[in-house]
Amino acid sequence: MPVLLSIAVSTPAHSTLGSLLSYESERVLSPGTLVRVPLGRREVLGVVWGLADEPPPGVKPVSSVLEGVPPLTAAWRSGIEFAAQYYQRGLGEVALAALPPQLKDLSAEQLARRLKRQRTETPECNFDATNLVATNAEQTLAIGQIDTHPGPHLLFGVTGSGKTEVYLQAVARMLARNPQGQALVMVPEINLTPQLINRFTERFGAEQVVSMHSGMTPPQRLQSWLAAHSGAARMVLATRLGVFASIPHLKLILVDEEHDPSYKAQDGARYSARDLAVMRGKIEGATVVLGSATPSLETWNAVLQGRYQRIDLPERIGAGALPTVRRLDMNQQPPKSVIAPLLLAAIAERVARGEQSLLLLNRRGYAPVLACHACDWKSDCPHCSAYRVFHKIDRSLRCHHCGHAEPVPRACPQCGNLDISPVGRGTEKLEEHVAELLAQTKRPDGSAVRVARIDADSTRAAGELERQLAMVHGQEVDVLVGTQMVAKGHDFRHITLVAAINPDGALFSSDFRAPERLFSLLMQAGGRAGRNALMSEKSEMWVQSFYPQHPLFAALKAHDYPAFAAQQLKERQAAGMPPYSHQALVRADSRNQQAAQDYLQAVLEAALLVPGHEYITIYPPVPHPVARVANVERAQMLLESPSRKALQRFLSDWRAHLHALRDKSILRWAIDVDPLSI
DNA sequence: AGCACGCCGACT
DNA sequence: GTCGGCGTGCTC
Repeated sequence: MPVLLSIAVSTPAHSTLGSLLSYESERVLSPGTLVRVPLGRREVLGVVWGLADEPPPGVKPVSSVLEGVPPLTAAWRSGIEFAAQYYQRGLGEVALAALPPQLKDLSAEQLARRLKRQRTETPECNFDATNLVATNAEQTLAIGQIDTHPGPHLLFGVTGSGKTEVYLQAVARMLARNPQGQALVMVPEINLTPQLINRFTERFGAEQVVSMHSGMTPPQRLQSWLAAHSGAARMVLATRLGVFASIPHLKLILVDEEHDPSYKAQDGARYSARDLAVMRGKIEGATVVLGSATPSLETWNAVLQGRYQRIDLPERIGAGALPTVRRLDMNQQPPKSVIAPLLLAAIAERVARGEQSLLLLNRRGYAPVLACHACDWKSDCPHCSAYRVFHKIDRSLRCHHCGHAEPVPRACPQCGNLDISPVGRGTEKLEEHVAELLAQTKRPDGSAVRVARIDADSTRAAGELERQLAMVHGQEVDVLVGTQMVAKGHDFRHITLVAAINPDGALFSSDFRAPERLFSLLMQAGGRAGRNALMSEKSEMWVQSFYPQHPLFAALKAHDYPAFAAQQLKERQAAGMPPYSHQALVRADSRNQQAAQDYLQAVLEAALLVPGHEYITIYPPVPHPVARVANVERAQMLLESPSRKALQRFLSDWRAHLHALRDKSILRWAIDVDPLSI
């Protein structure tokens, strides 16, 4: 007798269709079984979720069962259910997005062939447990804490304090206790953390570790997924998309650099992989460790409230003291100095000694805008409400939002005046400027100074980042100019000076998280300096600022993250901002700004019909900070509530109104729960 | 979102 | 006379 199954399929978010559809099957299939089912005129992948009771009219049979792939576990399904509910997305969408894309388009025969090639038995974990790297007292304590306490833990330690060794030994302990156990190791961006991956493969053997990230080819992703799903892989190293990889024997989850904004997805389901990792640990009974030198304020607050256990790693290992922080008062400098004379002298001194310096400027290109002196023309992007950035290297005007690029005009396109010039400066100009200023400076061998730049533009070509990093490591470069991307992950042994050229923007930004990001960036960048113990006592971090007395810089000088966090949390509490309130953002895209705002206004009014709306503050619709990108107008509306639960309940009831009120003038809408940038 | 059906302009 | 433009409508 045929049974009726409830099956999760990826139905579009804007359709009236639910995510769980009913299909007939000749035999009962256990929940978690992967199947292929007809949907409209095509056949799609589905996950059996359970039994259905009422047969809808015109119910169709399951087309096929993916043989040889064990069902997904109940814990995995709970995690998916939680994520779909919390981030206000379809269950099927979230479930299917967590599966490797290739699973969707392989035929049964192709899959059988892949499975045959796949290793299913667990290879011996061949690391030598008796020959572990020696740890200091704090590390030993940390490893013991992780091993015996369920967590979640915050592993709080500066760059160079030996977090990685704690991770490695925590995994080793877990495996010693549970030979079938598996660990999920999350990193913000896989290409920025090659050292971590190397450490894991060196310690445990490459055959024990699989990675999951968007840079992999579809066959590689399927292979990694199958290795994790079958239990053969002991460790899964993944970016945020790996947070819901199927890992049936998951016992330990490590989230490195947990404060990193990359963990928050910015399109599709806007989930936080870090937050989901914590929830997943709870569901699966796995220990969660969040690691950071500058935790997110959400995590820090959880520690203060006793929800997370704090583990300190206060000492730098194999590296000396943290760099001395020097604040340079830009009010005291000659007018229009880009680099203060004192800082320039310090850089020149380093060049002469054969040491390296790193200059940070968070702006790509030569100048952020080109302007005409005769009329009011500026290099606007025709498709976006933003300026196009002047790139001198190929004499182009490029929009950093939509990618639109054009050669620089000879004369002002508006009045024909020839006198158009760059305003402000980016990394290209800083690189040029530094090279000019240091033209007379010689390296110890008498050769000329070498200045290089690392940013998204200089590393666009494949292998270019690695090539440039190798040049820095090989000391072929004396002064390195770059954006925040150089501050992340790379371990520069010979850098003894790091300077933030113009960090003031973040102090008074309308984005309340800007100071948090700046502090983290500067701490991380400072950690780049003096990792070589022999040079550490003379390593310095310079900060150029018109507000040198700002508490953020004072905390930075003292290397005192807790003081910075305390001050920030006080401000957040006074202003009723996260983590003291919970936010969601509704975004709407349209060809017309007014239509987008009208739609949001209509859903705002509909909110009054939703029970529990009195616990929610809804702010009026406003244009997105960059209102137009690629000719699409964007508007948004902020919701706030002191209660996460109330906000959750409200959003899931309100969602139906968002569907119903949408018309064809609205290209798309989305709810962003716990948005990172507003 | 796909992927159909459906009804009007330039091609062999 | 057809190939194909993308408007609208449905998917257990």
